[in-house]
Amino acid sequence: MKRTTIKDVANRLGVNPSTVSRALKDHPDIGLALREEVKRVATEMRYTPNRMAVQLRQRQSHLVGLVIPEITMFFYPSVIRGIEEVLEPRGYQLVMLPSNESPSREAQNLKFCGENQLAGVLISFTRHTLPSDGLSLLTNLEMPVVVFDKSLPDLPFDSVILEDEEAASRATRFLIDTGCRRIGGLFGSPNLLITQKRLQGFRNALSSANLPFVESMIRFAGNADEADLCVREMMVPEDAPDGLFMMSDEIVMGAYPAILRTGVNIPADCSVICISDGFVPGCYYPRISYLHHDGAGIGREAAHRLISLIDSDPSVSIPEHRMVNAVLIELESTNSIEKGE
Amino acid sequence: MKRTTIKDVANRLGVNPSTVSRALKDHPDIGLALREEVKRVATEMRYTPNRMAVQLRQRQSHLVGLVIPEITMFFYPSVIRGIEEVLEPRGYQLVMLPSNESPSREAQNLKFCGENQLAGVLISFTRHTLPSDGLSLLTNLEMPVVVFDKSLPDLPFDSVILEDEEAASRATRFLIDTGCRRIGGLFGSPNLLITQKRLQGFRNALSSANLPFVESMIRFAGNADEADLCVREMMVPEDAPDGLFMMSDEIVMGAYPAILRTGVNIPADCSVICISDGFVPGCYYPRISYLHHDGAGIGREAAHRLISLIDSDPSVSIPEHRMVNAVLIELESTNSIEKGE
DNA sequence: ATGCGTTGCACAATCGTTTGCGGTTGACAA
DNA sequence: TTGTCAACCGCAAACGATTGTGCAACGCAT
Repeated sequence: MKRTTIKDVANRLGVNPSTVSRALKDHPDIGLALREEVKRVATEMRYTPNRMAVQLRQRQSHLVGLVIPEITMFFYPSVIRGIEEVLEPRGYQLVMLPSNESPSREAQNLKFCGENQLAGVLISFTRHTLPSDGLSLLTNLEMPVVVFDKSLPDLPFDSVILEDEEAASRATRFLIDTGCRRIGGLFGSPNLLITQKRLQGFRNALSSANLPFVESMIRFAGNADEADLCVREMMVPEDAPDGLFMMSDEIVMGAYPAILRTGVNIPADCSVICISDGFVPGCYYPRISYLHHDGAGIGREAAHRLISLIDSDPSVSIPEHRMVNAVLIELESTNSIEKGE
Repeated sequence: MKRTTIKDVANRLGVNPSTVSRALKDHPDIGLALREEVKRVATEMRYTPNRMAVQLRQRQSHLVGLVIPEITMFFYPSVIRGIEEVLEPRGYQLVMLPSNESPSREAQNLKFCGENQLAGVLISFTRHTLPSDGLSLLTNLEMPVVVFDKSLPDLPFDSVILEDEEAASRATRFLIDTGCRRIGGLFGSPNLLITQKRLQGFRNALSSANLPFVESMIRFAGNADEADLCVREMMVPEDAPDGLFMMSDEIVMGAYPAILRTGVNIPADCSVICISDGFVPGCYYPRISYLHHDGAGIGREAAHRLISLIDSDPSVSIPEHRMVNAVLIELESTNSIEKGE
């Protein structure tokens, strides 16, 4: 029950394998009549080229590595959809390489990509990866790579990220504009660059509005459970915020029910806003306005960029840093204009 | 900047490539001294075998295809984690092959697996795949395959699924036991086998308790938005249910906020329960008791089975159908014992 | 010294394609 | 008739590894 190879087809037709190979790719050297005949027989014999052989010969695998810190239900599924959308029609396949938030595993994954000459790599770093380590990893890689979302500072590689600072700033300003004056912030892992940038945006918005930045009004939560805790700490009778910025879906899913549980009324007592991929905010009542963090869009962008890197001369390309902008989606119900008037 | 091949190493040592190959895998034919020397030089020269060449030679790719209907935020991320957990240590890599709920794309994906002789395939079918089509697809595949979660009836292939009927039945019984008498059900796509089985379990529980099955008390929703609609239809003043079974996380995220929006009080007016992977139920307030649909567990099981299929003689294995059982996780707050007493 | 069995390595074929080059036809112009 | 040039196709060498077989050298018993 062996697969039919190009030789089988050649033998059947009494021609040379090379002829079959050329005929199938419409090489002009092969006569038109024979070309058609070859194709006919090939499909009849259900011939399909052996990918491993092809890859060995052309030194290219048409596989793209996706190195992500962890395969969570947030963000990455959308990213993958976006990536697939552009990769699939071009014949590339995606290989999952989750790092489980471990830098060593991440290094392993990258090594895998290098050793197996994948066509390229899409990477989002773990929260524990040191900038210097990330730099050297990618430098040693010597293959097309684009970093997305969880990037590191000053990386001389192509990247696609959200305009984090701006998004956070806009979100915070939105709270301010709807009358909030004591604004709290719930952030993710503090070592993440995106956390730092979103925090910066948050602070900027406050200071632009001449509101004080109060250290005790912000909290960092590594996951939903921690967000729950943070909320319980924040929502103390006297000092509770009248507006809350949450930097991600995961934070929301931990914090939102916690807010409700403390008896705080949304939006009467406290307005909320978040940065989100878009699904989660609609799954709460009242619904949550958000700055759209378009996962699929980022995935598409990153994949596009990677493809063009693969197709181009690696030596001449200079790194491009793309910022995807976030648009405000107002769901109205978690914010009340009247507050504070 | 070429990679160092086995020949380079061989030349450097003045030996034959075959010797290097054997030395590196501790073949007894090679003298101990030389063996060590080869290894030393190999690592020194940063030699790493070319995977494509190896694969071509051994006719095995160490790649496993993951064919899923769609990469959603529900369930599949956990499944992938489970799969990775067992695949990665064994040197297999996962290739993503989302079908986007399209049977033709699914067929393409499966064809891809066949043509590129992946080591094996893990598949969950789209909601539109006809049982006969699925059967013929897998039959033509001629390679190790295990079906998980979204299976089809009477498939002569290995499968790992949740004990859907039993889980739904237990969930419903739980509602009954806590005093509910007018129990509604929110289900997913009706063409899915798992939907049918969960519906069956739901009905069984009702009839065991001598409660009538009312057609108008159940609804099918393809996604969260539809679930939202269904709830609005169901929660009419007079005929509203006093207990609601929801068959999945996605349904919950659409339905739960909808219930709240209708003003219905949980659990005072209506108890709820669902089948879930575990994260979502904790992200609502009040929290939702659920039957645990262990995605990671199913992923691990499926991967294990696939590995053993790959390692075993394909002709002698007889299909095994594994049922993962669901355990009840009581979160207490969405159900009140006192109701109806 | 002869025969035999190990040990330790080299040779060459092989996996299935692709591709540079060379060679055979035939037409057609000189 | 000879030379030229296309048009077509075959030959064989790659790509980088693995593996069955062959064979020299050596030890040891006879």
